[in-house]
Amino acid sequence: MIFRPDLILIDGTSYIYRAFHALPPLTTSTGKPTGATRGFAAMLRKLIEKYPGVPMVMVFDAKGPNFRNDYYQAYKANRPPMPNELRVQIEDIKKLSRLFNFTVKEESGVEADDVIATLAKQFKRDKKILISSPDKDLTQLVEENVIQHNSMSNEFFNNGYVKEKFGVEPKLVAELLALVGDKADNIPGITKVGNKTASKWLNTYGSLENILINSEEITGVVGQNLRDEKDVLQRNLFLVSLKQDIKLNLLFDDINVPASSSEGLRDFYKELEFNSFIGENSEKRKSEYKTIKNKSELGKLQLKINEAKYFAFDTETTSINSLEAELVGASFSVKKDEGFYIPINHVEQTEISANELIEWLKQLLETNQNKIIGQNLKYDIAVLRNHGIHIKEFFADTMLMSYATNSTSSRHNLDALAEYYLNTTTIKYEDVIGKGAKKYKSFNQVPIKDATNYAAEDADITLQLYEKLIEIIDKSSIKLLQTIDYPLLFVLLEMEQKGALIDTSHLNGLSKEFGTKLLNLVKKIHEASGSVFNIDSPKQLSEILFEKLKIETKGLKKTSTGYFSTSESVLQKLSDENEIVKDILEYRSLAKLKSTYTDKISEICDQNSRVHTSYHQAVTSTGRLSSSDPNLQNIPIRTKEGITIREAFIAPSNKKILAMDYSQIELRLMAHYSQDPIMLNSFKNNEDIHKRTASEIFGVELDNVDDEMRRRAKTINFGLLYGMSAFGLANQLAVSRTEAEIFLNNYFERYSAVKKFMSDIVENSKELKYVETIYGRKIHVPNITANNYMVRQAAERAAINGPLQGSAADIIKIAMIKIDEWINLNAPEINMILQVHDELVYEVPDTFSDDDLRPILDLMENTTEIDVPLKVEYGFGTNWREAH
DNA sequence: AGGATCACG
DNA sequence: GACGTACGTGATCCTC
Repeated sequence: MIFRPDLILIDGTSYIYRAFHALPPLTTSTGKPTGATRGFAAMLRKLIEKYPGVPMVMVFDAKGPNFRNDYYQAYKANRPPMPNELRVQIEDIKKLSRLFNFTVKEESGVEADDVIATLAKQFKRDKKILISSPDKDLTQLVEENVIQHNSMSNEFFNNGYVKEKFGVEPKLVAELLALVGDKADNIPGITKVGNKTASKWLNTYGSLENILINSEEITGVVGQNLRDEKDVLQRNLFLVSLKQDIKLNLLFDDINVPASSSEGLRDFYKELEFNSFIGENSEKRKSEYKTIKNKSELGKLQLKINEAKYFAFDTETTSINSLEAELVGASFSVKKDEGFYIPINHVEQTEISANELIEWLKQLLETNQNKIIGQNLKYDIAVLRNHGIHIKEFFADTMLMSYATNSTSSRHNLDALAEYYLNTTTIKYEDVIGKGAKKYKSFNQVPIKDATNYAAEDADITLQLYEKLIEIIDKSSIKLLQTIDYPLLFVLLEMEQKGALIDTSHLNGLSKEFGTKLLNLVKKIHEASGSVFNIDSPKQLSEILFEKLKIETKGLKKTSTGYFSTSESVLQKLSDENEIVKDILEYRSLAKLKSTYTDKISEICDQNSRVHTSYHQAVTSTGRLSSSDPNLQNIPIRTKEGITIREAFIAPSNKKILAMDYSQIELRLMAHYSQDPIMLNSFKNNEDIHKRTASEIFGVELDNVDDEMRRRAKTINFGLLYGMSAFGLANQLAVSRTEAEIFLNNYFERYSAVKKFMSDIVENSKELKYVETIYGRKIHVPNITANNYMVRQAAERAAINGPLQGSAADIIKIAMIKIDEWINLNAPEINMILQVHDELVYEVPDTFSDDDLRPILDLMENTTEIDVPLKVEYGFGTNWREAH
């Protein structure tokens, strides 16, 4: 059920701060700060788009003290003054709110929250109200017709959600805050009383007043604190309670409905240079895009390119799948705001034949390849290859440049980069190709004039992006691109095009087998539950298990949608006592294997039974690759049914599969980084690292380590790489938290250098806001100094993990490049098939011996030198399962 | 479109 | 004693 508000009340002040922190410190060309203003505008546009036609009031805090400051001097006294860079934007922000046609309120002597409270009270009788603010002071206003939305976390607070989050009804939130206090507002609560204690008391006694009346019954230190400090409560309650009776004289019909476009807004955007917010109708760039129509124009373009130091290039094709794609056109840009489009294969009539143009293109690109700049060139190079044009090097790839600059930013596609770096929008592909019934089936049907505007712009933008990025990128990132990302592109392309050979009949057999088992399980589960329902629906499943069958829910976790979780870890715990849960677990596991793997993979094989994935070089924050369509990096291995799927990855005749994987590479990097003597020694002596850890933390001789000790030590070793806490360890090992704490304490006592490494990396990253891999790839952790505890903790864990996961990714990428070079020179019949983070899979001649393998192993183990040996394990087989 | 779940390193 | 609790991915199905 979606809440459709009749009125939206916005906490403008919190929007301002959010906008300020979310955006980089942008300025206009004259140096006027506009970052917060731009972020603010983007937030309003989004809000209006989501709730069109809804009246909205924007409330700001007025300047000067309010009645709370008069009452309590220290109120919000801990707040740093507004940064200057933000202060100078406030007037613009208010002007913007008015241009958006918001009803703007700003009342001196009170706070924005009080105005919101007053308006909510005034209109809630017959209007549904949405309060847009992350401030927990406002949560006390929630009731049936009043919902609070925290657009930061995208949480909607209704009655039930407040009860769950705070432990009390919204009505009691103010009393709860009085007890707990509010650090952000500099209001101290009762010492050692947090949400849990406060809500427990309120639920027991019903109100703050009753708690005080019965305070003698409350035992322990907290009870004593309550009695000692009870005098602050009246003051706190006054401070956190919202004033609801301000005289505002605002009628509902007088509240404006805001809108995202107006003449005034456009003018203001122009003044602030928010080009991307200005519609396409305006002349945003003085660009000149030309269609190349005849040989004379072709010749002129050729001359320009031959003379240029570099040029941007882009292809237009019939498909986003580079294996099937055929060239429709090509675009070039050699100078900012200029672009040329060559229609090669349009439905529309052209002067020069496609064959002639492709021949021309081949000659031009192959002789000028070291000047090519592209955006995601792996795609364009693949398409060119389909037409016999072979590119073996290039000048720059803007997608990879952007990724090297900041791997943490969410997307590196052309539209996002144009918006972020050039503050401009590009024509969208959907707008050129059309929508719905008017849609063109393929790009070659697009009129050449429209195609030119779109395609030439992409080349122009790519060139401009290069020029912007080369300004801001640092030397080490350039080096990283040249030694790793650029050459790797060709290795990945090779892998994608070759594909992995699949035994489709084996997969079909498995599909059948899993299908039969699934049918039986469904029948069994439906019978046992007494009703027919969709087992795939977590919602229905939760209702059956915990409502109909009344399985005990005490201590079970809920999902954010309010249902009890039916995740594997939860069901696993219940499976001993409930037969049906066992069947559900088996159903889940088989359904996953069938739909994601056995059915899917044979369906998408080419006519030679090969499956082609896409590897992405600019997705992960750590520098790892990712794989999609299909994802070949998560083929099952952990269960006995799952691993049979690997038997379908086979070698062609006269070949066999070779699988090589780095042994414990991340732990070895941990040893290298921390220089922990025990760890270093253990790896140098080629010990079983988990056994060694067990021996150290459980205080037994290496030979006396049993399986259970080793299992626990292994969990600890892996947990460390991710910054796991005692709580997490306890959960994972199913031991008590106290016990887990002892394990961890023992660990850090023995491996004190590891502990130091972890705290050093967190400490050191606070200044630069990034961590680095051994090859200098930066992993940005902007939240390392966040105020929110949880957010900061997550960033700290990512900071610990980054250099380990990221360096491992660098190391295997370099090995891939080196092995590729070696293969091309020495054994071109070898094909690289897969990369799975720490594993490489090849097709090799079936005569290939351990001795033949030596040089390849050597490249993997010795190209990167760290302070412990890198060890590679390998195997041969007729299929991936055998080889692994 | 986003959440829940689960496949991998 | 309070907060919340292991990093990095992608695919599928359900729900709204």
